[in-house]
Amino acid sequence: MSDQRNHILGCACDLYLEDGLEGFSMRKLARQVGVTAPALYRYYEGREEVVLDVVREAYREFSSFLYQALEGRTPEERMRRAGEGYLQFALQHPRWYQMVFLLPDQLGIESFPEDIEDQGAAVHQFWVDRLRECMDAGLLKEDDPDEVAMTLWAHSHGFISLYQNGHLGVDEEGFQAALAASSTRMWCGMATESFARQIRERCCGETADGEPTPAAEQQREWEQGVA
Amino acid sequence: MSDQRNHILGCACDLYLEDGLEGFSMRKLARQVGVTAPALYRYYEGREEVVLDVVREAYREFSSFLYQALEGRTPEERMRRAGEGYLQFALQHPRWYQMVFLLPDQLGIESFPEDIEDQGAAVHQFWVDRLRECMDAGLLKEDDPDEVAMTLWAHSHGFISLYQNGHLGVDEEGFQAALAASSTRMWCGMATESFARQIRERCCGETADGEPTPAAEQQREWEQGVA
DNA sequence: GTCTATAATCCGATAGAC
DNA sequence: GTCTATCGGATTATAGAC
Repeated sequence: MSDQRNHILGCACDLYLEDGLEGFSMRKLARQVGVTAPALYRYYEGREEVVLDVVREAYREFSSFLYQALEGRTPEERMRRAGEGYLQFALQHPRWYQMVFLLPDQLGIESFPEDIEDQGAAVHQFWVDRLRECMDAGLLKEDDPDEVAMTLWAHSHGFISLYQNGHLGVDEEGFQAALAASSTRMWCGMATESFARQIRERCCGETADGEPTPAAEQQREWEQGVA
Repeated sequence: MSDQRNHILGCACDLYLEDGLEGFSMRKLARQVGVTAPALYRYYEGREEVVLDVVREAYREFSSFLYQALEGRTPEERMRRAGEGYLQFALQHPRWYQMVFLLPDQLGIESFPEDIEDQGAAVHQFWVDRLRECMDAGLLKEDDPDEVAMTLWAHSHGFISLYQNGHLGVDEEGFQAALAASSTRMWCGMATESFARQIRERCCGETADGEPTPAAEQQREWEQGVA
């Protein structure tokens, strides 16, 4: 029955999320399912087919985190929620985040089945849509959405993967703060002048105790300089 | 003799650069050296010791690419050459680039020996030095060098690792162009106003055939808007 | 459908002959 | 110093009994 196959897939996801891809063996999977290894071959042709089903689950989860952003009512709101969804997916499911960045050869296969390739293309299209509509709405400077997407993606992915691999030497709170500060700088560079002003007013305002932050002071000097 | 140990290390580097870390076994290494596996244990206590020597070679190469930047005669020139060195190291030695980002547990060990930790710390210090002197020279806005280093690092590493994993869908030329454009945007956000103007003049000039680039036109409009 | 048993490969590492 | 032979373990996958 497909019921047992579903149970196996669930265990396979648990196993991957626990031990990663190197520790993912049919024997361990069988132990987790509660049967012996050969029994798995009734439902799956081999290890490769199981892994590909796990990849599909990773994409499904990834997409659900991103596409909830479409509930936002303005281009700005959709973009904000998309970025937030991306970050939350990476933080809440680090192993699945790593999985959607795997290439076929890292799974020991020649190429992905077409349906998985399609999921990747859809995510890319989603981001291009977000950027395109922000440009049309006058929030971002007119530019090639593909190139801007690359910049945003590299910045976010770099931050996240350095953090996840322990190279930043900060805790999650420090990481979120650093990423937010860095993202603001980056958005200001790509935003139209009017939207950049909004961003700065929003982010570089005053601290809780009423003192202007050093960054905000500096920003003000800079704005006075160019005005 | 240490001569044979050196020969083994050379073969070990070749093997790692060819097959990566998963394909790195003592048996394969022995085949490459031209002896049988047990002979290796005359020179190395085990696989772990060999791998750590390969890591040391990776850091040695990495450092040599970075530290040549110290030959530059101004803070700006040293920074430019450091960035160029980082990029060239990543492009010319992708596997060694990956290796200097490995964590102990990805090598199956508890922690790195002290001398390797020291090499990592030295590289970080090198970058903080570059940023500190650019701020002192009035090229970059005064800021926490550690945080700015994080931003630069994340952006570059993100670009490079996405490119190396084939996720950008561009060739090396397109990659270098996209990275340069993206870096310029980022530098403008962190530079002092006078230096940012220099950067823009340098990068958003005219194309070879005398036509202003669309980006340059846009830049000009933007500058007129804020002036 | 599931089991036991097993084939065929890989691995790191060691003992002991030469 | 290098070899042969081997131990003890992992893995994917299959054959055949129940």
